Amino acid sequence: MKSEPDEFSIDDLAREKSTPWFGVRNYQARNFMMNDMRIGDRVLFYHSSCPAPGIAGIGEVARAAYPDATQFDPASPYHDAAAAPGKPRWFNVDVRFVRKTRLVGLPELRAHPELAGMRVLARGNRLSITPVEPAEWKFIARRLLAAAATRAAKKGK
DNA sequence: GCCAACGTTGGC
DNA sequence: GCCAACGTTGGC
Repeated sequence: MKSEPDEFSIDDLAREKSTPWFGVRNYQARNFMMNDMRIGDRVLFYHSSCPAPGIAGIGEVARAAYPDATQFDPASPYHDAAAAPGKPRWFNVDVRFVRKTRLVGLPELRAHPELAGMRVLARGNRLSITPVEPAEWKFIARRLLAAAATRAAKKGK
């Protein structure tokens, strides 16, 4: 799940513990939340549109998709005049903070052939929410994150 | 700030 | 239903 750190960073999530992932106004991204994300599913928190884009932490789905409240709020930049409380168009899940990770930058992600198929890395991808395949998740967790954590722990001793 | 890529809108 | 115009995303 992408977020612009100027708007909402992994540190913001750490502070708030849990947040509704409001503001998604793309049907594909919405459908991922509605159809494919379940309570307890883990999420890669990705910083986008910033000097160092990449994975910055891990979150977890804390609540399944429900209508995004901002679509009904005329004062919100995410207001949608075509939506009404009885006829919501947009939905969001709640995401809970799990942990911060080291920044796994975009160039690093692109350097691994194992991750070449990642949807978020696809040419021209603009979706703010994309699925992560089990093998991709395992590679990132075990090879990119766990290794760094082990090194850091050794260094700290 | 530029630009490629893509989704949405709206005229026809 | 087509498609041009437009707006947005997001890396660089």
